[in-house]
Amino acid sequence: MEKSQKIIKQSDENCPVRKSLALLGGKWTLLILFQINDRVLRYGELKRCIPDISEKMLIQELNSLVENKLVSKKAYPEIPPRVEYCLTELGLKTLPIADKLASFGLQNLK
Amino acid sequence: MEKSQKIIKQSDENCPVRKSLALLGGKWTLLILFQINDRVLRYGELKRCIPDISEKMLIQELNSLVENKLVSKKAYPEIPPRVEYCLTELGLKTLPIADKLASFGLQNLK
DNA sequence: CAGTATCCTGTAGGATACTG
DNA sequence: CAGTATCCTACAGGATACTG
Repeated sequence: MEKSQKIIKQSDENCPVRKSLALLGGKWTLLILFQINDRVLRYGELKRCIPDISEKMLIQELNSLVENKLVSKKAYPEIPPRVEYCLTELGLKTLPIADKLASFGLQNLK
Repeated sequence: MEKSQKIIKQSDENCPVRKSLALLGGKWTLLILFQINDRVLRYGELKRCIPDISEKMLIQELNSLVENKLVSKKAYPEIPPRVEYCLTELGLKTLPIADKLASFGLQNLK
């Protein structure tokens, strides 16, 4: 494996780690992406997957994820409403990060 | 590759992603770990590596990283003082996460 | 050099109630 | 069902000055 250090010279605003963290660093962001994973989930299902999140935070995160092209949203013009969320191509690329986070937690944290 | 989904049933407090995020989710945490990497760095060197961080945040993060056994600290009884930081075994295990973050940023973010 | 000590602020995040 | 709309607050994070 190549030395990570070679990737980056200075931790300025252009640092890829900081840019990724700016996009993904929220308390819930990676967890939501990880929960959606390769599935297509309705709002309510997602909420049930992450019981501790407030409605406000969930919808707020989803909106910004959609805005940032990590998640795509499909609303059906039905009553009662149905809205489905899934990861975009870009969103799928974040899964390896969440996976590393998960395996780190599993292996090292009680 | 195995389905990530199998790892976890629910996103409760025991969710490994959330536990990892609780430990590593700060604005600077993973960046500091990534900067130290496999090196042994003095406080001042580290500060120069991450120019934007405030002294308070840097020392605060370092202290909590030491407390959480991710970083080890060696202070030499000299004048002027010399203090060296490097990653512990556990800290080294977080590098793959930072690496994924870095490569995601490099490949996908402008 | 490697930190402390203060003071300050924005905003991430939450609780609750309401709606098309 | 899938959201809005309000109101609220703790604390992450920062600026600045000082010290052993």
